[in-house]
Amino acid sequence: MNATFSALAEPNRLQIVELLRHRPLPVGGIAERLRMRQPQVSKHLRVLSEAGLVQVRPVAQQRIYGLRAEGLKELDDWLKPYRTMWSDRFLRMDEVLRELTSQKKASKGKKDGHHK
Amino acid sequence: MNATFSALAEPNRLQIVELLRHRPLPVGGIAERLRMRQPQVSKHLRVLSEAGLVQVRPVAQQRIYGLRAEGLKELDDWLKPYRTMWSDRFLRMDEVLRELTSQKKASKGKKDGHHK
DNA sequence: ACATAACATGCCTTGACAGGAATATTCCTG
DNA sequence: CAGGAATATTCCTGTCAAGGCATGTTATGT
Repeated sequence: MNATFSALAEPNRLQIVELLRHRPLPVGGIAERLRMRQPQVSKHLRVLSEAGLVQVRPVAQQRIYGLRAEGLKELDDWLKPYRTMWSDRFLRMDEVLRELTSQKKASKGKKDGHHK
Repeated sequence: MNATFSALAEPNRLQIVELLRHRPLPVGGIAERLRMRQPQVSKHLRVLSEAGLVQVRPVAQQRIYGLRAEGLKELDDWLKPYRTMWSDRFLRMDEVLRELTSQKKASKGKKDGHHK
């Protein structure tokens, strides 16, 4: 999961992913449209590939890179637990505030005395 | 958007987010549970905050950090366009294969001649 | 087999960033 | 106001990763 975020953290890599969203492309095609040099593109694709975000398919001497559904689905799955945050009520921050009053089993046993 | 990925790319930062998913916590609480030193936690929280992933709420001399729905929703929105990939058919990689045959306006006009 | 196209790799240099330790800041309490 | 708790900030150092450039690799066509 961490590899996924690391991979997408690089601006150029993120661009590549967004570019491949439309259609798969050969390395040269990517370099051309993103104004990058071929070697760097290859390197980035390597990282994206190891993160499971893209997949290759050799055609003659070119390699067609395309997005890999599985990889992006993982990201989507990771987000699931959080999704309730904006669909659900909210983060009940207050509930915790009182737990804080005691913080570290009551400093000196003064103020209010609560249990648990 | 890039800031979001960069922020989550750091292992400890990702852990912090996952920890705050359960409940908001003060800096010390985070440091304690993740076995990290307070200064580093503060730094990470700073990054997460600038990425809009967490929000603070001062309580006495402690700062309660909690997730920020807006931030995570952005990530969710970013994913939307890709979501069709695994729910929809697939990435029609083949469709492109033939576009490749011509690649660069037909090298020498040989092989098969297709339109569009 | 040779020339060439399309990529992948390796090496080097430079810049960004995370951890460590010390210090500054803020806020509460007596 | 002094003392201390909870955080934030600063400075320093080591590491890792990205770009540039040259070169290796594989596949194609003649």
